[in-house]
Amino acid sequence: MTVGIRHDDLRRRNRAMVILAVRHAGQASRTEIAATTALSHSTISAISSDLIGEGVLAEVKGGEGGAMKRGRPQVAISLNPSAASVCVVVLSLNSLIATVVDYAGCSVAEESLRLPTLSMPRDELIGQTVGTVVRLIEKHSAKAGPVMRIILAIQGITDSESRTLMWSPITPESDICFADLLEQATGIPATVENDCNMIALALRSHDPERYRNDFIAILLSHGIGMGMVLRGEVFTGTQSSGGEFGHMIHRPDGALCRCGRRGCVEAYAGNYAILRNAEGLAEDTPPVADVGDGDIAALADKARRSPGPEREAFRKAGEALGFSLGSLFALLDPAPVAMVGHGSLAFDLLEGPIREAIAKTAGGQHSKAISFATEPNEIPLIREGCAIRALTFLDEHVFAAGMVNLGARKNAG
Amino acid sequence: MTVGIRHDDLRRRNRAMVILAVRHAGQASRTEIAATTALSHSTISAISSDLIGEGVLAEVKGGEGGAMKRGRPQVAISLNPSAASVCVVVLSLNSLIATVVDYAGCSVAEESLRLPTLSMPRDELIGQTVGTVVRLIEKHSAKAGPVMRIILAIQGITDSESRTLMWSPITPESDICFADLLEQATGIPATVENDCNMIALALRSHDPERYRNDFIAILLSHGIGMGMVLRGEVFTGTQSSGGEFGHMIHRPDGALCRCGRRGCVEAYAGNYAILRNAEGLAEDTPPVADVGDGDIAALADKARRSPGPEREAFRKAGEALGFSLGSLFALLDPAPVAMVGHGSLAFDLLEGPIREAIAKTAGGQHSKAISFATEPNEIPLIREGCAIRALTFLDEHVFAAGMVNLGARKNAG
DNA sequence: AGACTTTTTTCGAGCCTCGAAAAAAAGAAT
DNA sequence: ATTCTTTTTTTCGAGGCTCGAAAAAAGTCT
Repeated sequence: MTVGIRHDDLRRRNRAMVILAVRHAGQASRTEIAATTALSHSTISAISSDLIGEGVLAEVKGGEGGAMKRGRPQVAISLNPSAASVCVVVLSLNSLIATVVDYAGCSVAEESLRLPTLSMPRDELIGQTVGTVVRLIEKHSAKAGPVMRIILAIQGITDSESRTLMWSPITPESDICFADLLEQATGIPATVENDCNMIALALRSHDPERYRNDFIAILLSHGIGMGMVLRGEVFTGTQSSGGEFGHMIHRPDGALCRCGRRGCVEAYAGNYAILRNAEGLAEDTPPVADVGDGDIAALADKARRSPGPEREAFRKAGEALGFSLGSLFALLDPAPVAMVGHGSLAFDLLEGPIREAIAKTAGGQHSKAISFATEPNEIPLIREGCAIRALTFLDEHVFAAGMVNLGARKNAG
Repeated sequence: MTVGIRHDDLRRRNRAMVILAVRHAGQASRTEIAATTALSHSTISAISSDLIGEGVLAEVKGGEGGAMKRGRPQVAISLNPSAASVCVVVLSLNSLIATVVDYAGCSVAEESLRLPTLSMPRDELIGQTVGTVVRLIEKHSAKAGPVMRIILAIQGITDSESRTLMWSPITPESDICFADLLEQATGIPATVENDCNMIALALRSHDPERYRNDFIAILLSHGIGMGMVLRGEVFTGTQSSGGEFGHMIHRPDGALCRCGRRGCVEAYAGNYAILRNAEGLAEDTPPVADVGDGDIAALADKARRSPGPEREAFRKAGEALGFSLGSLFALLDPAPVAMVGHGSLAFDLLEGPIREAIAKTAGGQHSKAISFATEPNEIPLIREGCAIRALTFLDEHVFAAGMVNLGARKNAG
């Protein structure tokens, strides 16, 4: 913050800008890059020819015969897919999916596994995860650029350094430093990220018009997760991954939550809570371990057909979400909201109660401005967000610095 | 974000770094500046002699005969007090205080006024405010550097551009664009800021050890305000000044709040709410307009002496604060908290219930890590925060750019 | 084929920061 | 008093970076 800018930082930052401009655009001519970065054509020319020389970027050969304008045609520049690759690991309830993604963002290899995460002993969970990654990387080391980064996304709380899984609902084990474990096994830098934060990244890259600098993504599932972008950055807490929207207090000393506390939003809006209410059980009935997506779909169908305890259960869930969103908005102001995950398929049942509750809050002043979108399938979003995170890291911290000699591996795409 | 760094930005930024380093340190030698900015001695030498030549900084002549070490003595550089000045206006309930502060941060002139803000018509409130500022600036135009910025702090909600007072509890009027009004009357750029945000800035400059990059300040008064620093920046909402902690929902459909809604934190912890509960009135009793500080002090005394409705009222206030802090911390993680304002004199009555409630929340996981401090007198903090805000703006946007020719006005301090 | 248009590269100028060396300004030693 | 030592500050040349203008390149249009 009080640190000055050195002369050599300049080039590094501008190189990063060029790479990021190309990544965002998919492909872009030098002129377009100059426009988006506000740098001069000469600078862009110098930087891009450096980056092409280093094998980070590549000129697109087969000019897409699109409507030819007059004048010298622009030559598009794209990311060189074989400049590097990253390994994305999504660990969720009973499932492990590992993917190798090339530098341009395309999946080139995948390995998936079903495994009983809730009942596995610690060593086996670790062993399976690390083993799958090692196998995948070995198998595909030839196909794409070298894997330069591993990123693991998981439901739960990670430390603020993105190295340790502090707590997760998918396993009774806690404080697993997956980053260290993966790095030791592979020699490749690794990080651990919260799944909802990755969802937020993916949403932004999907629809930058809607999800720009400030928005939130809420994962409706067995529990309630949240990823939040503030001021253009994924927000993480100072101690942990933060964003524990599901454990804001909806009703002090209220319904029993999976976390052992009372009155959390999740204790009204999580799958287990909806089920508990629909079955007319007391609020302090211990949460069941897991509720299938099918069960919730069935409840939602019942609720749509006729009034009754099912509809009331969804109403309570919406009310909890609405009041808590209202509190969040009072603190941080309105922003677009994405409802993600299987639970969002019942959003038609939730929206009314949500809007009703939010209108009763200070955050609801602008309630017309609050718009919701739904994204039922979270897994692809998580994977995509991870890829963006890891690749952007390479852009900014590896290739922008120009420390890597890519040698002969040029323009294999 | 995607914008590259131009060559001329470099100097501007590094100049800003030097100025800020001097402002933070009060006074510093070139060597010390080089150390804190991580720039080379040659660069610092060049920049600082420029800035001294421009009259922004000044060498301190009377070397303070402190323990003389061996070697060439360091020559301290400080801000030149007469480089510029700013006008700070604090508008609060029934009171208006305007101050001219020199570039080094010292008050050089002040004018204060009592006025019935709650009952004044719009034009008179505006007239008095603008008039006081104009008078003060005219009267003291000779004494210090020219007033280059006006900053007005007020309880309430401002727009995100810091130009308009959208709503305030101190007046029934709303949507007053003080920035335009002040600029038209004086020709000097003006901004409008939320009082609690300014408090946060002042706290950081007072105790940078404790209040560093992430903390919150809660103003306990007739209403409940909050200023929050996240990632080293004062956090403001995307639409408004944000940080409406007092209007997070503590109990859905609960006690009647001054804002007309139900169940807000303020409806339990604001002065009027404590009074209402202490008097055993129903929760939907309309809030009284204003409660004197003395009344609350008397209630607190009673509560300290013996159990009864007064103590219970403070307990409810603490409970509301605790649960809501817990929710806030669940979202944004623990951080030091400052309880500011007259209400913090009763913090001894609040702390127990606050900690009890917070321990029941997810944000309270680290509840031992949550530390509270109290600052009973908010007005000086507001003033100081404003001065810092306005002066820092000059540092970064006026003097760093070197656009101002200070001419003969050199080193008058 | 030549004119025109647009993109890209080249080239020199002007800044900026840096490291090393020199100069300056004291106290300490003789 | 004069000469070392030590530390701070300035000076100076080297190396980079970005920029604007001009030149070169690579097409379409007539």
